[in-house]
Amino acid sequence: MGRAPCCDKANVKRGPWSAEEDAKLKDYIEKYGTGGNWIALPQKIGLNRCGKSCRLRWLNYLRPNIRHGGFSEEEDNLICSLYISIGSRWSIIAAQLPGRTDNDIKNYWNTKLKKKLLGRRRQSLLNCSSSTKDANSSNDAKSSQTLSNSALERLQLHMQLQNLQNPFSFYNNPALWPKVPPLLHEKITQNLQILNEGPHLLMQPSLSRSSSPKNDQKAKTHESSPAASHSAPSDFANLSFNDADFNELVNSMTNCVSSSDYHISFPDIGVNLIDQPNRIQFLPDPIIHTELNDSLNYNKSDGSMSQQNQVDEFDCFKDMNGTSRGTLQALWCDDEYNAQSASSYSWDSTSAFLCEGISQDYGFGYNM
DNA sequence: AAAAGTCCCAACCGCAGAGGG
DNA sequence: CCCCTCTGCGGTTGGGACTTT
Repeated sequence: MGRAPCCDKANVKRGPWSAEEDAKLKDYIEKYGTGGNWIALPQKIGLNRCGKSCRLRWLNYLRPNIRHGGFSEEEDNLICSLYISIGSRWSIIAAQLPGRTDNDIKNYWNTKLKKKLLGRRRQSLLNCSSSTKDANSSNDAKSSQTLSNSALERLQLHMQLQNLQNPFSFYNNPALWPKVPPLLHEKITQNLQILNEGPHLLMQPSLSRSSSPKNDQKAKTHESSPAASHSAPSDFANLSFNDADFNELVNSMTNCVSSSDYHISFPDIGVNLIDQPNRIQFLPDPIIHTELNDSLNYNKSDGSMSQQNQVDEFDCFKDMNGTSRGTLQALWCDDEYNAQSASSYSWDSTSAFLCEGISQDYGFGYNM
């Protein structure tokens, strides 16, 4: 027994809305609001429509300040970056794009943006399926592939953006960061401006706390940190806070939903902030790593597509050097910080940020 | 010119969660 | 708790518009 339908589908009009229906709905809502009950709304207005249909029509088309089509390059980049970071959470993505609806963005992504950015991979996949596998194994692969497409798309997009050194990538676009305290935001922004005047386009800042015990530890930690060992100079992104500013920063972190001494989550944007004794990092949603784990390990045993074959299949992986591949393989090992993770948004494996490559791609390391 | 194929997007569907009784 | 209603969300579909053959 399924649940009762929200309306009598046989007796309500479906399909495209007429101008008269639009006018009725718009006039009523502008005068009286929705009344908190969409189901009852069409009857009040005298519309022979389902309440859900009215709601959708209003939200996606009739409400004020809606924009359709004509996505700008900036919006493209924002959608891309957010998709990479949080996946197909269209309502959250739409919230970052004033005047855009989740439906619009979803359609735009599915029909244009994805093709634009992933066209090469799709073609490659199709060639593989049709030329190298029989029908059954191909179906199996397709089925498994469906489960992991999102994560792999996101990963590849991430790589592509990084390769392009896109100025609107997550790392270089403060608009995409979680709602960090103004103090921290300002510091990072200042730092970015300095960075972008220099030769290093990819941001990899560190953040230090000056004149504090933590800072004394920092020098040692910094020297041995992955960030410091990267080819990018370790001093190009060194931010300092005095004790007062640091305390204000910590005390002002109110927009997180959970926190401990070591872990703060911003689930609305899918970013975690890890505060280790000497280091703060912003890291994207861990879900992508879980999905990646699943997708890279699928069908390991049935021969339809080995992990290595699948890795080879994607352009983004082909472009990666051996070190980065090693990083991917190392994403799932346990590490000492697991016990310190306090919320449900904690990383299953935080060793990712200790590995060169992904950790540098995905996180800002802020030495404290 | 017309048939076939493809693109695009408004609208629909079903599920999950919130909240009230 | 349990049940029910309502809302919001993401995935999917139908069909008109456009392009290609």
